[in-house]
Amino acid sequence: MLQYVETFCAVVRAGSLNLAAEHLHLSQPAVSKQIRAMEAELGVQLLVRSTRGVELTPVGRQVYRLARRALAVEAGCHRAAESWRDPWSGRLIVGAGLTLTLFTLPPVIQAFRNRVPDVRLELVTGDSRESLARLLAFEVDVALVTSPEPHPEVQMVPLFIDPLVVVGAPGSVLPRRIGEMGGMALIAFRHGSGLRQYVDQVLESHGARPHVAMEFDSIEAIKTMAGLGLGLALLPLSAVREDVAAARLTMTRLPDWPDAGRHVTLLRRRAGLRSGAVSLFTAISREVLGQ
Amino acid sequence: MLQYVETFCAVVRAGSLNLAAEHLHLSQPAVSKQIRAMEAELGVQLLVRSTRGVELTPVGRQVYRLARRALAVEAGCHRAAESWRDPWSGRLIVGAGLTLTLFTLPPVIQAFRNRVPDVRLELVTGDSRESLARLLAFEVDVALVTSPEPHPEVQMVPLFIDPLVVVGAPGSVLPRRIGEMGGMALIAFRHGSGLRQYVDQVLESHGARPHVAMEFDSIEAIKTMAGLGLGLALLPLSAVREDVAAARLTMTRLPDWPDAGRHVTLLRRRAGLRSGAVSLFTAISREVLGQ
DNA sequence: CATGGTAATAACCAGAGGTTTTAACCGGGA
DNA sequence: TCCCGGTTAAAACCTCTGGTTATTACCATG
Repeated sequence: MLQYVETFCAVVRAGSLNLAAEHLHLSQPAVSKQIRAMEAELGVQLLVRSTRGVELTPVGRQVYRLARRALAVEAGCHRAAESWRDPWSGRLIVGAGLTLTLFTLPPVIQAFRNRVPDVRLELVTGDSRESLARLLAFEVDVALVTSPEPHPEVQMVPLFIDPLVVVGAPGSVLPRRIGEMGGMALIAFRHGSGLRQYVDQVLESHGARPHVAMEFDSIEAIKTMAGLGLGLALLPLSAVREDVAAARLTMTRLPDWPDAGRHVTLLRRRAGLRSGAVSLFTAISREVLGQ
Repeated sequence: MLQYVETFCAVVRAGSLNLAAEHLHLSQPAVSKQIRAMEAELGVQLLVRSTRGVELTPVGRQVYRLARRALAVEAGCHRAAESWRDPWSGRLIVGAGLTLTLFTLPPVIQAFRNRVPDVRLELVTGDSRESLARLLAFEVDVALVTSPEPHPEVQMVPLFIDPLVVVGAPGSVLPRRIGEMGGMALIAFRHGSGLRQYVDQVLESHGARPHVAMEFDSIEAIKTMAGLGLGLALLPLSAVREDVAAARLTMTRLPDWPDAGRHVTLLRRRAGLRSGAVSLFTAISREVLGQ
């Protein structure tokens, strides 16, 4: 029963039968019975009950992951049907990285909300890899990513290239070539982010080995520090355009690295698994973000 | 309701409510009511009824794909629980290509059935790409593939390298280098198969452009034709070992192409989504197929 | 135009899954 | 030590979902 699965997931999230019952607008014994019925059906114990709530058993953890998937598929099914009945209403869940969410998505969202006001738009942040996984698991309907890996079930729609630029405090000296960045203080993303990997790789291939003075997770932090003259930063143009216009930062592009940039791409499932609102979102994205 | 989903899938497969009801051991009105309830819940028409059964509407087709996924996840959940309760019983579904199924899997299956006789083993054939998709969709628990693409949710276990050899009829002249194959008649797989792509690519990179005299889908057909002297064939060693030993074919390996071979790899989901019997199967595979 | 197939409707019934009430359990503090 | 606040479990009961059978309506076809 799918209902069991839903209840089970709610219990795991809540950490107690009582709390889950409240969230589900059910009584506590109802939840208790459902969980026991599910355990009986599967023949394994899913939760260890204690006086301070419940905890997952190892099997329970496995089942929980599967259960979440099943629920995601079911929710995706509802969204698809809703969107088919009327593409101009329903829900649409968009996945995107933090940078794209902050600097690329807003105009798209605005245009979408103007043109399709009855579609509830939801956002889920996560890097490219996570977004792809969510797309395949029906947790999101469409994803905006950079550096996408092709996947047979996913269709890629290239939107535009967001060039990487070097920014610093107003009046500071900016490099004219990649080589000149050697030894300069760099304010970078924390190791592991997609953008950081890309930057590292390109700098290395040009022999430049700048000193990474600071690492942050947040673009805002990087921009603030760069604006204070504490170092240079390599950021997507979209993230610094306003600051440069307002003279809070200066920027330059590196002529010997002309193709520096993030290929912003929209991902959606292949036709048979796509909901109607996705087409609208795709069209509006292409329109707003140019080609 | 998950039950609706199951009924719906049965109806789609059967093509009629009556037949589906029979398969499900239900009465026809029960099935009818469930479908109508499902349509009401989703707010869309899933099937067009006619006097000769039912057909999917376009939305229905979408929902059907999603429904199949949900069912696969649910079945995977049952298998996982079954296997956890006792890894030495339950079900295990293996995906593999046709060639691997015929020439590599049999000893593994035999060993597995000897050592773990209470686990019901099921096979699903399909190429590497399909097997990977099935693994992720919980339609299979473990897959044997060649030329795997890495995927974050999948763990790869390399098993062995199945070398590619050139075979011909007994007594026929075999090439000693790749270059010598130019102009020779080749009996190959039909265009599109993974092995054919690999062979084409390597031959091309060596400038050899053999004449593809015949194309088949079946290894048996290729071997038969090669045994009749109608041309040479590039096949995995495992597929021709017995025929060479029985002198139905002769073979040679090409010294200027020493790494020719298919990297046979076992794929399984990451730990959290893996069932217990998979570990047993992995261990036995490594043992039987060597390292 | 009857016939054999289809799906839909009506009336009815069993049981899954909900409720409330009550009990049992356990850890922490007075 | 003994209660108190929190937990889950059990019992008794009720509601309504989802099943049944019997019947009807429809449509292609011989």
